[in-house]
Amino acid sequence: MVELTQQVDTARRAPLTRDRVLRAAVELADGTGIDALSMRKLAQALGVVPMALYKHVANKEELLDGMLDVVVGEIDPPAAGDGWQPAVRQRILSARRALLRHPWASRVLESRTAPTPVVLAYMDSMMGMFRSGGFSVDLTHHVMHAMGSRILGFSQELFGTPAAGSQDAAAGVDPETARQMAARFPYITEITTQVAHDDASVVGSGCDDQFEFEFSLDLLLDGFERLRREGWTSR
Amino acid sequence: MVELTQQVDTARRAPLTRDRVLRAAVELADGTGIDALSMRKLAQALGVVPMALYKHVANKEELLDGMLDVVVGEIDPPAAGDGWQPAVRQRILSARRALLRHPWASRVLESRTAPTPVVLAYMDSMMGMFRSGGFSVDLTHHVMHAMGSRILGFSQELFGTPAAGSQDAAAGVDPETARQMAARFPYITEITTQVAHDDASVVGSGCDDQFEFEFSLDLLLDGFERLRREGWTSR
DNA sequence: CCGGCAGGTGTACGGCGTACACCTGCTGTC
DNA sequence: GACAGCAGGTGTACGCCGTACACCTGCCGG
Repeated sequence: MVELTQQVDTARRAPLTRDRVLRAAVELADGTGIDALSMRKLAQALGVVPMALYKHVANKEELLDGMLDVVVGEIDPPAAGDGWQPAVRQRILSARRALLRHPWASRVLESRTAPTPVVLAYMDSMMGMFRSGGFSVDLTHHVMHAMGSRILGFSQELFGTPAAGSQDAAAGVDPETARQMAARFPYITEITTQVAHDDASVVGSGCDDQFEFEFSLDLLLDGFERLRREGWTSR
Repeated sequence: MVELTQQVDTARRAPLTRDRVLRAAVELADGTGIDALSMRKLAQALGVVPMALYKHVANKEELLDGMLDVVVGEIDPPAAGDGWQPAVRQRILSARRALLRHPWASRVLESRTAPTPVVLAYMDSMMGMFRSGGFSVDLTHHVMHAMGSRILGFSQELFGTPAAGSQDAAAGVDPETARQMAARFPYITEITTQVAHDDASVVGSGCDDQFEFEFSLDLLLDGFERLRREGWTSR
């Protein structure tokens, strides 16, 4: 009875919880981009006055931290069996999938100054994969540094997507500009023309991001394995 | 005479130029951090009303782009002689020095969506170093992707400096918290304690950033060289 | 029954980027 | 020399932001 009353009273709107706030924030950021995510807009989406949010998150920073925790929570746990290398590879690609589902997450991640416990736990389990794969404490340490943001599935390339609305690199520029470009940046031109030729089928920017990611991931992992076999140490 | 008059009239304040604006912005960001850099504060530092800036930069985005150009302009040109590997290494470490002089630059760089011509020129000359070092167009392309932000001298590690004012990782936490940490994050604990033991001399966070950077840089460069010798191709 | 408190509200403040109208003093033209 | 034009600095104002603080309300344990 009491429960019923409560349900009816608050039925005009489901009660706010930290979890509901975070999920709504993730959804909003997914849909409209992280720049459009303000406390006010989020509150509006939840049918609530802005200040109500502050009963569930201390401030916007903590909101962002919580959103990242949601994303990191979507990453698969380590796979059993296999060697360390396929297991690490697989998990990082899972992280990448999560990050691709929430394109704002990498930028937010970069802006954070301290990791949350959830992120720490992820890093810790990642280190565990190396350790139990036969890596020394020393090597594991440096290997984690070398992975950098790749450990979380994004590659921190400079200037990722050229922002919606801009022209196709190849198609959009007039011939004169193209000629000037070619003169000033011969090597860039060389590469872009070859790439454009190679994948006439693909519509996008011309670079296969997934390929690039796996290319450098494997380059690193192979390098790690080599060092491990050699018993590398920083002395 | 005319010149003299001009000097006197405007002597109350040196005339604003795009260059003066950019340099002042860099200086301000160096001194007070990028977050404290607003159009209003910058104008104040220049003894000018905020809107005056807009006669020299279109908007804040363009201001930031210009500031980055200043930083990238500080990077040494490619060294002649040597093989490709020492030359690339040397140049990237020069970029790193520039970025370290302006700690805000990497964060701003990450936030940019399109490169400026100055940055493009830098990238282009970097590609040139690989090409003339015997790399195929194909391999150069992927190698540039693999370098990611390292090409500009920063490593995009997650959670860099733990923000001024926070405690030393080792010294600041009470024993109880430390015990809980150790239980929840065994591998992190394992590494941090070993690091803390190794460099009892160093006061900082415990990680030698320069070492980590060069470690992964060389790992990548060695990998590149191996692929080049093997005549690697993406097919 | 009632005191407290968790959770939602309303108002307000200071800061931000920047649009727009304005003013002012130098410059090139006749 | 007169004057039009214009580059560059000013002032005001708008709409957004995060969030401090006081308030209200309705449920819950004693």
